[in-house]
Amino acid sequence: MTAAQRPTLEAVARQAGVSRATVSRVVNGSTTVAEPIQEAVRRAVAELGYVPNLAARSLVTQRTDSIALVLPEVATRVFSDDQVFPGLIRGAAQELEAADKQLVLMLAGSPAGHDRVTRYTTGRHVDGVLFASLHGEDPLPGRLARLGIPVVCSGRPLDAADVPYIDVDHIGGVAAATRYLISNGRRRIATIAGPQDMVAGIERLAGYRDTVVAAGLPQMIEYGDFTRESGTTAMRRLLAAYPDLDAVFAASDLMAHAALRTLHEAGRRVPEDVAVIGFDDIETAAYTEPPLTTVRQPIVELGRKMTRLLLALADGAEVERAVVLPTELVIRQSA
Amino acid sequence: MTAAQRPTLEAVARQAGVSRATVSRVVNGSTTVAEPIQEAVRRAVAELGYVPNLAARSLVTQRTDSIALVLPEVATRVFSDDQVFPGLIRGAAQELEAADKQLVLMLAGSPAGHDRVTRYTTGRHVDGVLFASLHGEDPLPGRLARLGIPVVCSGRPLDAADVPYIDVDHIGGVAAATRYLISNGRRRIATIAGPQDMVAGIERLAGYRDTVVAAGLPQMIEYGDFTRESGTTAMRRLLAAYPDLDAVFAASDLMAHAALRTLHEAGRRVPEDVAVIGFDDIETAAYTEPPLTTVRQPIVELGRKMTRLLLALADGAEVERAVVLPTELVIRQSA
DNA sequence: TTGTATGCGTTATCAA
DNA sequence: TTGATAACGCATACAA
Repeated sequence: MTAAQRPTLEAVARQAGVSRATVSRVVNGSTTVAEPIQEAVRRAVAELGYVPNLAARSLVTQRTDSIALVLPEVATRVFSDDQVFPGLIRGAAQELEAADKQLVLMLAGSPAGHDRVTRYTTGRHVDGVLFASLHGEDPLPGRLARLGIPVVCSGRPLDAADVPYIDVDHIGGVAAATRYLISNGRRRIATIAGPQDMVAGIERLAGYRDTVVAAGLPQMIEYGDFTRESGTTAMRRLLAAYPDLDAVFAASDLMAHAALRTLHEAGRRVPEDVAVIGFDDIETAAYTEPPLTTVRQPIVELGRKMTRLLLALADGAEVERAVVLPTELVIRQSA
Repeated sequence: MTAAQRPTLEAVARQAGVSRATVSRVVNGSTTVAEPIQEAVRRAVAELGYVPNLAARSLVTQRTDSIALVLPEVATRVFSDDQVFPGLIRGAAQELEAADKQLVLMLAGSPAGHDRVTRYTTGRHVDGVLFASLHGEDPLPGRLARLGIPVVCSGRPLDAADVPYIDVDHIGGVAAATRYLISNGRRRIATIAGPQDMVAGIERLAGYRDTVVAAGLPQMIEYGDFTRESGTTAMRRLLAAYPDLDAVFAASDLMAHAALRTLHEAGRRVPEDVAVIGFDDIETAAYTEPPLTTVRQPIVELGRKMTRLLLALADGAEVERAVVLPTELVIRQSA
């Protein structure tokens, strides 16, 4: 069962009795072709089941009509049940569908994966690259940008590369959440911080710190990596170190969810004994026990905006170098 | 800021003082090149920062080293907080990374999207296509297969196309769950079924039906579409129609989660008054209140297996036409 | 308005 | 072992 020989422009041209150039024009919607000829070409295309070979096309047009979304995380992490990556993908997919372009998903958790991404993107197999969730000072975005490849990051690149980025207002959102806790009379507010090699982790911690310090309250910090397991561990440590804490801000909803459960197991009532606030507003947040008060970040909108920016960049337009999207405190019952 | 002219084989050849053919050989790891020449070529490649143009390569090799994963769902549905698609993507990504191939993600919820997928895949821009979560009798997999394009589906294609597929043992898993409920003394067992235009929905309902009928118990059925909202609605209807039900099998964990909450709001205790079992075993299942008893399906493994099958197919190997992966009842506290 | 001719950057065939 | 040279399938400048 070998693949039937795919018809080429040449074949269609013969069948329609015209030149390849004319067929090409019709296929690409040129208006300078006489109607009867267009008709004949279209019939030939249909009869032969002709479909343009995209590799050949992109070889001459220098465009591929596809863009890469690079997630520098091992596959296992990316799709645990964190809604952040899926949300980003969803936003990007929506925008790209509208632009009739393809999404190439690249996971780059390992050094080998990192190499693959480098080869693929510099190999001009995509018209642009979206980066999400960068760890540490990844040099790749800057490198690609210098090669003239359109690049947009989610979150300010930590290596200060001159790459356009979009982020959400972590600090403002966390500060609002913390102030809300304070205004409700909480005085011993702990935090489960995120990883400190990511902007999101760093800034959410800063938002907490700034606010408790300004209020003259103590800092009580444990670190996690945004996952539920890390949230459980951190909450236990917090409870051991500060038995009298009366509120917890967790830097992700997943960690907040774990904290809820851990507090429950420790016999603390939420929100009576301990108030809990998360960050993200994933769908599950409305279904936790009790429903989670959290800082909503417009993650799908972030994905869409990144993509629009990238497409504009690929079109040669001038774009903003930094866009910050607002966050919003969503009050439910855990605080 | 225009893109620096990318160096081509030609440029490298000039720099190294050899022919294009030789450079090509070195780049592709041919062993028939003298060591000193290899060395010279490699140096030139490094100096110029040469990276092969993938479009040109795939034009001649007829391979693209990328495969498509087609999700015939609107973007909004695919990444709600269902862990099924992410799990599939994760499994596929793992296998493809090992094979050094790229994953092109294609959402095809709209007719226009469906067209895009058709054009893209028949345009030979991918070496093979993975289909997931097919609705109704989608003709695309069969069509591609007839065009000689390697195709693998998750779930038996409803149009009976002769396409290799992998599925999990829905019926066996649901039957085990239902029997478990019966063995625990439940006699009025309802179900929140999935959409009946999908194999997963159809077979999970069959598993329930067969078992309750065999046990001489009544059928109590409401339909959802695997989402939480639909689960809430269905559970309310069930409660209204059968106030004395003592167990619910929901065809997805998301619907089960919604059922848990709806039952709680209705004043029913789980599992004392009503036992609840879900299907999927998403991560959240362990964190519901009470933790959810559910039928685990090896979703990541499914993604991996599909991909391996596809790669084998693309290699021209003979492969199994149907593979069924086992499911497993995970007992927690909701039943 | 249509056709001819050329080039896009590789790999593969065939001589040398 | 290496080098010419011919595809690969398409878009486009230019000529007609």
